[in-house]
Amino acid sequence: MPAAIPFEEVPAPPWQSPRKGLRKAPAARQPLSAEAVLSAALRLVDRDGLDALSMRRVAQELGTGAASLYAYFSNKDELLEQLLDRVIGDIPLPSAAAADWAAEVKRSCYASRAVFLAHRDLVKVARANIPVGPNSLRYVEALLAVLRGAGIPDRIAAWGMDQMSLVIVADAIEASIHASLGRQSEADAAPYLAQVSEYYANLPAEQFPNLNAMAPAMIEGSGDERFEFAIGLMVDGLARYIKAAV
Amino acid sequence: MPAAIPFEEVPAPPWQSPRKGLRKAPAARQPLSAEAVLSAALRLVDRDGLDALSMRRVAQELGTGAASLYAYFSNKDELLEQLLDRVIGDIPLPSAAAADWAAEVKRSCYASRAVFLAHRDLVKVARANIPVGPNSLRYVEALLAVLRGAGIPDRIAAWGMDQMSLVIVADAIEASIHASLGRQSEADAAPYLAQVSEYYANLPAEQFPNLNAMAPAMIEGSGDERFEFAIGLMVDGLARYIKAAV
DNA sequence: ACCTGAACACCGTTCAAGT
DNA sequence: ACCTGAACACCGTTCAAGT
Repeated sequence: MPAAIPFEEVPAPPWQSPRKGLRKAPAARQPLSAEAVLSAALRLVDRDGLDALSMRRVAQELGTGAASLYAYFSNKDELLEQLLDRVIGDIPLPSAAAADWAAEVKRSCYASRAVFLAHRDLVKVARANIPVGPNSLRYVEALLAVLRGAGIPDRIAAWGMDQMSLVIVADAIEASIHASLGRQSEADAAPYLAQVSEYYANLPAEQFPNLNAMAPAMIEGSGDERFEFAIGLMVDGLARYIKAAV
Repeated sequence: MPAAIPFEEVPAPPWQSPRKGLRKAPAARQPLSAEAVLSAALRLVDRDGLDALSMRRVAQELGTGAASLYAYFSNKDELLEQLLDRVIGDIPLPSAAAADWAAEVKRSCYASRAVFLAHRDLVKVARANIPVGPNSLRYVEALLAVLRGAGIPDRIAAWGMDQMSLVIVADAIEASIHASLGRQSEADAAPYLAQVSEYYANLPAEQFPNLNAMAPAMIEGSGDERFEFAIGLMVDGLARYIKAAV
């Protein structure tokens, strides 16, 4: 597992407002630091979910007041953004040296999803698609290396990567919602899905003939299978753009 | 434009908690009703965005207190869910009679995105992928008719529809975020995108050779072009699953 | 220079008390 | 039976006052 890169090693994007507080870690005798705040925040998310993550509770976890956090993060959104980037640092980087680039990309997508799902619904904070955190940048760089190495044109590689991250995030969000409703395992989800299927089967026949007929198909497949299907559509689609081979 | 179906015309899904308050519209002399609450809420979202939508403000818009809304919606989430379904009622239904099913599906995806984008960031409330509102169900039914009519196997049609709605929603969310940052038009976004591209171009060369090289490609294409690319990947991918023609 | 208690301006939801 | 004022238990963020 690669070590996370601290935010200081990469230049700050110029379109973001600069933090108003400290930029460096404070003196050693201080218990507070950006690192400590992020760790406390992640502990909270892992234990109680994203909704439980308030500035006040993070501060409480650190034995201080909410106002103290504003020395390290200009607001809650910035804290969340850095927290997500820290988690993204746990995703193993795909290798451009892999024999089968498509398999490597798919593997990497599965790994990304797994890392997100290890932290409850934290993935919900991933919104705008432009990566800026150091770990996100490093991951993007590695994935682009694979796609370009495979001969995919730059523009298609850029668009395809956007789409893949969008699909990974959207799927992980959905899975995290199901998990938060107590349907982590396939077995837990089964009674709920059976209810959904029956609901579709019993909709008025004149209005909903296709939903009636597809009631069983609508709940077929585990979350993993559906995700693999989606990623397969994307990656196989990208493969068709590869320039004429030498 | 099809008229929206009221929630009463479709049976309530059994896995949802029943509303605790009224089920029917109150006496005519009452200014309050579920319909009136939804209209006020939509007005608020259209004017000030989803973050401005609080129970208190909706109530204020109607000249009453927040507590009064709980007679019609058991909580804020339910209000939002019904509000989204109401907007989904504005999406024209795709036709299974269309000569080119793939073109019809793509057109329908573009139309969905356009309807979502007409209501600021309301689309953010679309989370779990299982449609339950009457208008959502009607749309799903129509889209399934097109996919099944094209000869796509049931399981693939179900998974593909899930994916398409996920891509539409995720893309619309991203576009709405950009719009809320004052980058509605391509012209408004240009200076921001130029900054992003320059940022990528100036990342340390040893660590980020691919991002350096792809700096121009990373911001190529309008939001519309990127969306059409993504939908194209999906729909063309689904086409490959069509059973052997007769 | 760094930290923080208290305050400001909000939330969603409940419930006793009204009509 | 329906509606609502007031309260409860929270929010993110600011800022004057401390050390």
